[in-house]
Amino acid sequence: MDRAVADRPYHHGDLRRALLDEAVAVIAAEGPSVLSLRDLARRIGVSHAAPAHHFGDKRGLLGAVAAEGFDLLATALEAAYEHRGDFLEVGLAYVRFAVDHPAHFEVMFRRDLYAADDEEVQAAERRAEAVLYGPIAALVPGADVVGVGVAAWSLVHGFATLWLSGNLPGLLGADADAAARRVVTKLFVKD
Amino acid sequence: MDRAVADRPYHHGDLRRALLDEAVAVIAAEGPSVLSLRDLARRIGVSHAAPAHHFGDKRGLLGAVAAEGFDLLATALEAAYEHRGDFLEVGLAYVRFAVDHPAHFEVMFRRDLYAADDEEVQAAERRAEAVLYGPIAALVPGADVVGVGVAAWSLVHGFATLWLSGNLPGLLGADADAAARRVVTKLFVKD
DNA sequence: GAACGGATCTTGTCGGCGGCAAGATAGGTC
DNA sequence: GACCTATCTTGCCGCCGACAAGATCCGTTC
Repeated sequence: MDRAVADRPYHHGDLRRALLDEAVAVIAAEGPSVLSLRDLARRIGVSHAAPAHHFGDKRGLLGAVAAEGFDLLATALEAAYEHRGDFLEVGLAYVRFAVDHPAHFEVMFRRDLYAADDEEVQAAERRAEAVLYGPIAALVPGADVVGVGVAAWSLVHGFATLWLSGNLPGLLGADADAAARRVVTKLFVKD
Repeated sequence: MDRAVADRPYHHGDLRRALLDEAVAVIAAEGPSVLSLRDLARRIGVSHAAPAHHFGDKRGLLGAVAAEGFDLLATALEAAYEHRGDFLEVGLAYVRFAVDHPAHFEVMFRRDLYAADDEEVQAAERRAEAVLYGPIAALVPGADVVGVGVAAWSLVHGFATLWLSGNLPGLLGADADAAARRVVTKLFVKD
């Protein structure tokens, strides 16, 4: 820590990236309510006002985290759909994203944490939504696309939320992917 | 406001209840992140340290909100099950509870907001869980009770969460109950 | 190669918040 | 009427987010 204070050059190099990564780490470890710009700056070794330059304010930082999250999610869903062509796999990829990126996931759907009109967020969000509804219309022609889409989204989103918040009983085991498959097939597969 | 300061007696009478109600109102209006004990005290007209006496700290207050929420939820679910005997109606009652008590619902499932070992919360929670899993075993003997239970819970919980956070498209209309029925039947009813 | 201008970061300050401690007041009990 | 406990107040501390003003660095232009 003394080293960081002593050697550090006036310009960090990529402070924005460093702040985002550190923020994600802190949120994943202790939750977004604990996050503080000053603590973040302290961890990285810059002054307490440095973060404001890159993100405006705290909401700006969290908006950037959300935008990055929606972008990562869209990429993951697109990959799952293109690779398997199976809508079930898209749902499982949604859960996998949430488990692998809990900090992003939590911030994304906590709209009180960032500005509603954040353009960066909205663009990334539209990308993710397209993968959510597109395949349904293609795969299940004539279906109640909106109803089925929201049901599927609700199921995987609810499962991911409950899993991450530790609300699910231990009965499902520790393997999130297997548990998700067991649960999600209750909707997608008729028996 | 002047009046409140002038006339107020030293003892409030039911400060604990007043604080809880005001907290719920503030959370419903502006979200839990904005909530402040000092602002709460100011609204009610007591000193800034008065809330601490009843709840210990901020987490204690939010724990009380969560406990009250789980209790209200358990009551609502029990009533729905006993009245209709239909598990679909229990799911819809879950969504209805979330829409009718958004502040309670939000706090309940944000475990970072209150102490994990809050006994009051745990007791109320066990009550709610019993209504969630009990009927499945009774109504669908031989089924994958845990799998179906978590699927149903995930579906209604996900729908409620997405609905409350404003993530669902306008396509579903403004009537939460009708929308929920349209979505939830995708899981419960085979076509 | 020197001056300029914008981007990046620092220092200093302000009000508000949560938490703690010590004291004042009220209501109940013997 | 004395005591005792629950309730509430006042005063303080450190931390936080936001803002303003200034320092430092880098690329560009002439």
